[in-house]
Amino acid sequence: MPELPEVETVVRSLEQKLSGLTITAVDLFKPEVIRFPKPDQFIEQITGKQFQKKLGRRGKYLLIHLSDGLTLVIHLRMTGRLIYCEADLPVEKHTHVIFHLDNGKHLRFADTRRFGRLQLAPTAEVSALPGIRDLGPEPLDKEFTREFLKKELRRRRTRIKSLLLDQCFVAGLGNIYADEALFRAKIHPERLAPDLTTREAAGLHKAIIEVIAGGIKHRGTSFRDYVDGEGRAGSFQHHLKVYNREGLPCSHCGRPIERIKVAGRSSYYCPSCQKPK
DNA sequence: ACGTAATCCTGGAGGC
DNA sequence: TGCCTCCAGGATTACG
Repeated sequence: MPELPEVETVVRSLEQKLSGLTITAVDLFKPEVIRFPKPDQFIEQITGKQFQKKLGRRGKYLLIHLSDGLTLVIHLRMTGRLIYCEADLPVEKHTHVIFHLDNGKHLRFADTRRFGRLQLAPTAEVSALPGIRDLGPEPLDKEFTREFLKKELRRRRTRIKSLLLDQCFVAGLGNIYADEALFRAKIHPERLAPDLTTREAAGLHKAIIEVIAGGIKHRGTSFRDYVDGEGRAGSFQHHLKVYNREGLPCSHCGRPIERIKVAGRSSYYCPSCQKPK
């Protein structure tokens, strides 16, 4: 599932490939994946546009900056893939959009579960878009401080796992990195946010930064569908301590990892290292 | 204002 | 082997 490290890896893998290329045509097989504007308008507006030198990212949103002050905003959700490839590569199942490029290659959007969305917006208005407007700080930015985290924990009466998944709290964490951060901080997912001690908050702050940085360093977690912009898998799945490891021994104490539901989401944790308190 | 639950969608897993 | 049911999961919406 593309979370911050996966989206960042896609950005980095596509940036140098797309820079300076122009979109010559668009095949739109599934119009419903376009969030805005209407499909025919989308095609009309994006055709002929040139990719800028830099791509961007905000939380889990991929920002593809184009000429004439336009930005293509993409959210991959669960199974979305954005692949730069040769035009003669067989079109994989669930390919919903193909951008034809002026070097003869393709940029393809494929998404098995069709949750992902593409949206075209003026670059200047991207930060005000619904979904982006209310995002919390980037976990690797300096504004995501220990003090900020502690203050938010006190303000929000909810379970810590739910809070970590709330993009308005901090942007980019999903189920995998949230569970991994909680394990590294030795905090049970059902603990109430305001109940965390200052020491625990500091540990969680450090753990969030470490797992996100680790995910980026290993080019993302290829648990099932995820690959980068060139179709390559990441390797952070080899460094996961709890996620998808139900019944397997904890790397720290050897006790079996357990799975519970928190706010409707699977949560993997070590019952020994992460006490409910 | 806040929090939780249903919703979308398909492939894979598990039951029998 | 095959059919059926269930489930994963991010963000939006709908509801309490």
